[in-house]
Amino acid sequence: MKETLLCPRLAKAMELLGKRWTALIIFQLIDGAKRFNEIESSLPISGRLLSERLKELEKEGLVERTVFSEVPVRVEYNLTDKGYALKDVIDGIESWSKEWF
Amino acid sequence: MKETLLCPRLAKAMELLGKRWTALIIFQLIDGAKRFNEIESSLPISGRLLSERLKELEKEGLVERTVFSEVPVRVEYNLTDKGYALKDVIDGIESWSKEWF
DNA sequence: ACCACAAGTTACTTTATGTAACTAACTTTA
DNA sequence: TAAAGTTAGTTACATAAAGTAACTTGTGGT
Repeated sequence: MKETLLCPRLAKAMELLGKRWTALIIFQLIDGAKRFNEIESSLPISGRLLSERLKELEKEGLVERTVFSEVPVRVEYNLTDKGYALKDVIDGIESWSKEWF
Repeated sequence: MKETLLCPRLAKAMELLGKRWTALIIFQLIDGAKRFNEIESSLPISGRLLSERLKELEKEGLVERTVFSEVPVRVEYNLTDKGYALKDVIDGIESWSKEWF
């Protein structure tokens, strides 16, 4: 991979958001916490990828994972402040899509 | 692929923007037209992918391609109104990245 | 013991991306 | 006139990421 003059923070943000499903997962969590299966049902994503993406988002601090030791187990995902700070960006994409497609 | 209740326009926008390099290419064109090699030099992307992405963006009407029959040939890419309308989104990602990374 | 359930994980196939060498068309240089 | 240089790509091949479907784990109910 070539080197670049690109701002490393922007490059990192783009690497995250420019990954398939990432922004849509955040979009699904904007209105509040959701369970694994709820996100899976609301997007055409497979469990494999959803699991992978949620781990990445958790690692980057955009998403928080909470386990409820019920039976069967319940796991909720919700946005951290860092994740929620993307609301305007996601909203912007949404309104752009409505205006131009 | 599963079906979904997701708004088709948003899904389409995300499919475009959630593709590697797409948003960064648009970012490079925000300040005005650039040539193929200029974009290639300003991003760690290969000619193969850049060519592919520019074709997609042209097909979706975000980017316009202009050929100048000089020697050697010069080709410029610039944003259409539809492409430029993403400026706020890109700016939003940029400021989010500066604040949170 | 057997089934149900959520939340994953695994194994395998297909598609996307990365890398480097190559091409077309024309000009300048030797 | 042949060789070399220029931009804007394209091609062929290797590797990484994504899609699909079946399987696992932990627990409680019948």
